[in-house]
Amino acid sequence: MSAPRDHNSRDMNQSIANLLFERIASAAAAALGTNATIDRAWLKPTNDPKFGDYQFNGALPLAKQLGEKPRDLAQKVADAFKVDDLCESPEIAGPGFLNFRLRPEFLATYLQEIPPVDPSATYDRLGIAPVAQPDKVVVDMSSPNLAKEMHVGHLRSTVIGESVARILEFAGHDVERVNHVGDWGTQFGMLLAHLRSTQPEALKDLDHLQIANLENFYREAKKHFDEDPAFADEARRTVVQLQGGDPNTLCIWKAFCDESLRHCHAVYEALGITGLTDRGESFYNDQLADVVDELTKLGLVQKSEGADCIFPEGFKTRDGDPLPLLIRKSDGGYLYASTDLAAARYRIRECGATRVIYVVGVPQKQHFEMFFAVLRMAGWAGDGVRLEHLAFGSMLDASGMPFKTREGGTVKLKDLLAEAVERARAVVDADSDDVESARAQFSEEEKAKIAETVGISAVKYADLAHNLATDYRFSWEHMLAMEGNTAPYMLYAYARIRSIARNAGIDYGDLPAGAPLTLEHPAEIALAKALARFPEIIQQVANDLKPNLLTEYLYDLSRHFSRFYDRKQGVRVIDAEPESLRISRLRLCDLTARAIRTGLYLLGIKTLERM
RNA sequence: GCGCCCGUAGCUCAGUAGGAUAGAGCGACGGUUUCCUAAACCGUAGGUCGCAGGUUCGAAUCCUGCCGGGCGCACCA
Repeated sequence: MSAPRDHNSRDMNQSIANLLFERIASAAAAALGTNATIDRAWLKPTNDPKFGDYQFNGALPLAKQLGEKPRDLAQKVADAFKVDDLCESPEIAGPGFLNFRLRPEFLATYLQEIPPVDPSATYDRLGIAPVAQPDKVVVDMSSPNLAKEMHVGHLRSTVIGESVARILEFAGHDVERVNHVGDWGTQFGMLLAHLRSTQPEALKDLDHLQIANLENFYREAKKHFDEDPAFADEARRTVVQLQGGDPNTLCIWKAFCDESLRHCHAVYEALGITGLTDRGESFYNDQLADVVDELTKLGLVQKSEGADCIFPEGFKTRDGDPLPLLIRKSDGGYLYASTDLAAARYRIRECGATRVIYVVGVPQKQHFEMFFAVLRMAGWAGDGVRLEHLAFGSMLDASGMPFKTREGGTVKLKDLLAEAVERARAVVDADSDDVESARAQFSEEEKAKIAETVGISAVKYADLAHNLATDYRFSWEHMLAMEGNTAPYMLYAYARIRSIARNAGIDYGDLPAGAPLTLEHPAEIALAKALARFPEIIQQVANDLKPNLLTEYLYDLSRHFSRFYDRKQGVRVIDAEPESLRISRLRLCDLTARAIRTGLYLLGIKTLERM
C-alpha cells in the first residue's frame, strides 16, 4: 500500500521547520563551538505573525549552559546564519528570541516542487516520501465482543484506529489493523445452547445462519439462562463441549461468530474502515498453555491463592499488597491477560511487529502498564519493539453523562450511524426546497450520497477533532454544524474549491505542473505558508498519533483559503490577469484542495465534489 | 486508603518535551460583500488558565499541598 518513492518527492523529515533547524544547528556549531548542545524543541512556529514564522528560543537556555548573555548568543548565531534563500535575516527580539520570516520566493519554490497528483496512487502524497526504514506496526483496534452487537463504546477505537493506521501507512510503515474480537468465553455456551433450543432448523444450514438482532438474541438467551435451570445446565455443558473441541458445537460456534462478524462488517463498511483483519481471542486458544509454560520456565510465575500470577514491580492492590497480573485462574481457566500475552507474543514473533498500538479506552490503562511490563520481563518485547496504549476518553452525552439511550441501554453503533445520516439528510433537504439553491438540482441519488458522507464524516471528525485522552461530549448540533471545525465545514470547503475550477472552466489536473507561483498579496503569502506547513504537520501527527492536530491544521488552512478568496481581503482568481497570475492562483486553489483531501483521507474521511 | 486522568471565555474545546500580550468555534453585538454554493469575510465584548505555595530569567505547561469531578485497584473483558 505504500506509494512508490519518486525522484520528485521530499523525505518526510524535509519540512521547512526541519530545514531551518539544520541551518540553525550548523550556525550554532560554527558560532559557539561543539560544546553547545542544541535542542530541536527550541525551534517552534511563532504564535503571532508579527514575530515572523518560526522562533528559535535557544539563546536563553544556552546562556545558562555557556555562561553568556542571551542576546549576545542570539547575535552570534544570527551572524553565522546562512538563510538568504530561505528567509529574511533573523531578528533578535525580547530577551533573545530569534525570529525567522520565510521569503515568498522560497515558499513559491517549495510549493512549486510538489509533483502533480499520481492518478494511479491510492491517495495523493503531495510529494512527501515514505520513511526509509518502515516499522511493522500492528494496530489493535475496534475489537467488539461477538456475543453482542457493536455499540458506541467501539466507535472511538474503530475511528481512531483507522485514522492512526492510515497516518502510519502514509508515513511509510507496514501497518496491519487487527480486530481482536471477543469470540470466546462462557457466554458463548449460553448463546449456542439457546440457538440449539430455539432455532433447531437454523442449525441444518449453518452457512446461512442469520440472526436479525444480536442484542435481542443475547437478552433472550440470558433470560432463558436465568429462568430455566435445566437450560442453564445445558448452557454449561455446551461451554464444556466448546472448550473440549466437540466438532458439532464448534461448527455452530463458528457459524455464530461468522454471522456476528457480518453485523460488524456492515458497520465497518458504513464507517469506511479498510483492511481490518479479524483475529479473535479464540485464535490463541492453543497457545495459552504454552504462554504460561514459557513464562513459568522464565521463573516469572508465582502461585497465589491457587492462581498463576506474575507480579510486575510497582503495582499495588487496594490493601497495599503487590498486585499480580493473573495469567491462569485457580480452576485452570485463562483470562484476558493470557490472551493478550499470547497475542502480543504472536504479533512480535510470527508477524514481526516492531510496534504494537492498542487503541483501547483509558480505564484499561493499568492493565496495559502491567501487561507491557510482563512482556518486557519475559523479553518477548525487546528494545526493538515499541508498545503503546493509545488510550482514549469516553463519549459523553450533552449533559456530560455516559452516552446511553433514553432507557439507559447501550446505543447500537448501527443506529447511531443511521441517525447521523438521517440528520445530515435533513440538512440537505432543508435547502433543496429553495429553487435558488444549487442543491435543488441534485438528483435523489446524489442527495443520498451527500447525506451519507456528511453524516458519517461528522461523527468521525468530531471524534478525531478532540484530544484523544479526554472524555468528550457527543453533540449532533456541533458535529453537523456548517460553521466551526466540523466535517461539514471541511467537506464544504473542499467542494467549494473544486467548484472554483468548474467555474474557471479548467480542470486542476491540467494546470502546468512546474509553473511558477506568484506570492505577493498578504493573503496569498499567508495561504502559501499554511500549505507549506503540511509536511511538518504530517510528520508531527505521525510521531505523536494525535489526529486532532491534523483537524486543527485543516481548519486553519481552510480559513486561510477563505481569506485568500475573499472579495475584500483576498485576491482575484478566476479573472486574475495576466494569465500566469491566474494559473498561479488556481494552483494555490488546487494545492489547498489536495491538502484538504489528503488530510481528510488520513482521518478516514471521503470528500465530495459537490454538496 | 492507594494510584491514574481531568479542571482554560457564557457553552464546546485547542494549547503541557517551559517561552513573548493564553487561542479558536458557537452564542452575543456591530460592519462588509462585482470570482466559489452568504455554509463567506472583518471587527467588538468576554479569562485570577480550580486554589495556594515552590522551581525558573520566564509556568496553563514542571514540583508539592489542597478543593472539585471521573476512572482503576487479583481469578469478568
